[in-house]
Amino acid sequence: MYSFTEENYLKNILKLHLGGTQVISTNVLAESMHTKASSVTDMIKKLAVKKLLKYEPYRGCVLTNLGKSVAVTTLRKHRLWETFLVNTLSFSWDEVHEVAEQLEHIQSDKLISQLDAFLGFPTHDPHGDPIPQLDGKIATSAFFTLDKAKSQNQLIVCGVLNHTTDFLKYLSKYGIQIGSHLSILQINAFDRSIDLLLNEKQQFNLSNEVVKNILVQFIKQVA
Amino acid sequence: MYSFTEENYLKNILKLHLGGTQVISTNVLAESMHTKASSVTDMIKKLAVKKLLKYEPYRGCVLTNLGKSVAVTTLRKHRLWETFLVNTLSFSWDEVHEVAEQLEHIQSDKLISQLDAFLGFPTHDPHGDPIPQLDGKIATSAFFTLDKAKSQNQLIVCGVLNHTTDFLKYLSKYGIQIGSHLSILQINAFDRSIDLLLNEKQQFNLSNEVVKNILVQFIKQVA
DNA sequence: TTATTTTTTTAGACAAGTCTAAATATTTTT
DNA sequence: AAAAATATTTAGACTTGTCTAAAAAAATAA
Repeated sequence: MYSFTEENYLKNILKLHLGGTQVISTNVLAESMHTKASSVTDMIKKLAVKKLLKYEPYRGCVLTNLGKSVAVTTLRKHRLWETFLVNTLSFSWDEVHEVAEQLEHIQSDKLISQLDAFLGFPTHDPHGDPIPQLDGKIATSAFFTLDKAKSQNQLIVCGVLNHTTDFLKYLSKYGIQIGSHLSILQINAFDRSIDLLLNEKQQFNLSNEVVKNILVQFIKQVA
Repeated sequence: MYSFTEENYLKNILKLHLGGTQVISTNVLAESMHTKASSVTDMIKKLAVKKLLKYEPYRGCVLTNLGKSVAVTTLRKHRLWETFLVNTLSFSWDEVHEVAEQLEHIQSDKLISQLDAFLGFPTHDPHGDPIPQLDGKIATSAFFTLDKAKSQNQLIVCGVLNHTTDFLKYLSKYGIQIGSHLSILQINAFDRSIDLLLNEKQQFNLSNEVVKNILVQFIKQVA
């Protein structure tokens, strides 16, 4: 159907759209694809011919509905595979990305629907990102970043914004993972760092840079 | 490491070796790869430079130990994925081949070792073919083809030699699958077809052409 | 052992995707 | 609004893997 490369371009454009950018510039896309601007120009011309995106020279590109649906499917596959790797094959959440980057391109509708069923129709992947559903809908999470929290808040870790191995390893070192409980002890105005209590046990300080990349929600009072 | 295409060439050469051919000719390999002889010549030259096989112009090629180990690893991955698809994701044995052809190229040692463990370290795939072990050893099965059977034999189906969807569907239609019990009622000399009883219930006749492609072993008397 | 057929290789071309370097647009600064 | 800086595109080249058509080698037949 579509090549690995085409799917990767579309997926990256979708991510930039989801990040709030309407029109994607060549340079931004080149950065996101770890390639050169000239390569991007070549490729988006081809994708435009295939009606996967709209492209105006020197202006940038926007996914069409067709392109969006391909990209969303790829994202769905990526996140289902990440869930499989962590839940079924005992990978840690910082090991799954590269492998899922490969698995997301396997072509088989049955494979994905059976995998979805096997995993129990999960709604979020191990990083807390929503898994697009078959109809293309992507849940907008009720999560917010930890830097928005207030003193005394009781929170639960739901995901991260920075998916680099370095960052995930850093969190692992402190024992922070999906489902960890955080109590905000104090917010330090001078550097916006946060003092907190992890799982009612360990107490430590996280820098604003770290805190901006941790997604949380309020602990639900399951009465 | 090695490209999809390189892995596919190596895997096909290995299969031909396992089929009993010492030196693989260009035309035979082209047939097996569904490509043209000129493409094969190009590729085996490249593989020879990489020390994956030995090649003598006009004479054919033979895998080196290095090439063999790459090929065996690919075959191991293929058969583990087929096992996963059938055992875990409820695919039928005639649906798995194409998908496994894709999955076998995913690069991740951890993925394969975890998958192997998750599946319980299987020794044979759903078609009855042995799964190469980590050390590269491939069990030589004690199975034989049904056309070697004698009248009165009590047999159990262990695999097939013909892996085409058509053939597997044909067997499914009769209800023949891995583990089916067969009692040989009569061998018809004139066309070498066999009358048999399936699972002590259904009685029917299979042509020699079909019978030659079914692997069986004697029913073990688990006292 | 020469002639014919078959197999294999070479030569040259093509498609996908990438790159560097140069040219052209666009945006920002002055 | 012109000059400078930045962003984008074009031109031409390279790699991987494929193909067709023609040439060369090997096997087979006469």
